[in-house]
Amino acid sequence: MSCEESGECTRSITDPITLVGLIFESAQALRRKIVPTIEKETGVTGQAFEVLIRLSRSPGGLLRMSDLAAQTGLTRSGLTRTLDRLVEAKLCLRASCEGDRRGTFAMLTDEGRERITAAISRHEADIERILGGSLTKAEQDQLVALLTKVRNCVHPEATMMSTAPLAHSN
Amino acid sequence: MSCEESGECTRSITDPITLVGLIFESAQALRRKIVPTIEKETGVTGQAFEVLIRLSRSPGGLLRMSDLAAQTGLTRSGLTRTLDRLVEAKLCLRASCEGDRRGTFAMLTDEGRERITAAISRHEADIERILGGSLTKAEQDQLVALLTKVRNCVHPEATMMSTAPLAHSN
DNA sequence: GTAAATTAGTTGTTGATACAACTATACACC
DNA sequence: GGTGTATAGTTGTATCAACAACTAATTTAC
Repeated sequence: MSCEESGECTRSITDPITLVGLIFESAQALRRKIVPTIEKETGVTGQAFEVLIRLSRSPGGLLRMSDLAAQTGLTRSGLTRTLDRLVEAKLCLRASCEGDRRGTFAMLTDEGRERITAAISRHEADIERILGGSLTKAEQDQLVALLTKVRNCVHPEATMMSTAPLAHSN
Repeated sequence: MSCEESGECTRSITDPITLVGLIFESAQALRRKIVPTIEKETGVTGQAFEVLIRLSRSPGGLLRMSDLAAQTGLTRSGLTRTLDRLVEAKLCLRASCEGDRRGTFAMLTDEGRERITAAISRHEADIERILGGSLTKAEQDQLVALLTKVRNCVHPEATMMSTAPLAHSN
């Protein structure tokens, strides 16, 4: 039995594979617990839900395809297909982009915004229920702080909203 | 710009979605950075690599299909296919299970063990290089401790090696 | 102002995973 | 000891995402 369980060797783990393995495992297991619920509620994929969240947090509820892809971690082609499904479901629409006719905006519809708002509340409750028992608030905050460092290191694009070429957003 | 970047509101984040989102993002971005290297080196999928790691950590280098599935987070059908590929690549083989003719063991071949051992070293160096700059050793340990709690909560099966019906392993 | 290079997004194709249905073995109970 | 239920693993099917090739529009360089 490794020292992870005993909890008494937090000082000399020095095994980076354990760390990465834990991140992968936690993500995968959480995904399995949370995503099916989301999919039932919203009728869209977990990845699509991520897209909706990003859009809902963006001013105007729209974002360039490339920026959205960078933020969600989807490839551009993956995003094209995901958005196809969201448009099909009437939760998003494509808007062409004045001034750069290569560009396309992905944009929340009113229905999309309603759906995502409702889903987010239930989603939050779900997570609380799942994680609340095993992590105190303080630990959650600590974890957020540490993971933010990791995320900023491995995926800085996720926070680049400010520098996104969306200055002309309207 | 959210408070995650400023680093000054670690006390009242209270947003569980942020936490889960960070876990997902970190995992996905890490996967993108690390897995392609592994795949080039070993010739197998990231998931398959995970299977090999689990086997290499198991006494005798073998494990029942169901236990392996539980540990890796694959479905049993997913594991069947993954193991097909590993057998095809001569890194694993199937061994039948005395005493329970329903059961099958997945087992590392010698070549599989060599391949995984070599890959693990390079894998570790990779991770060090990627994460070393952004997290101190102490922070890494802290993160491991916190994520272990999360993992044990959402995926306790991953640590059930002791209770696995492998007492008769030989 | 026109050709070359870059950027934005979509489409063809392939590989991988999940879910559900299926077969075979083991166990429980009468 | 025979029937019913549970368990182990595989196979059929559909979906989703990645990679690469492609089209269209913009920028750069001359």
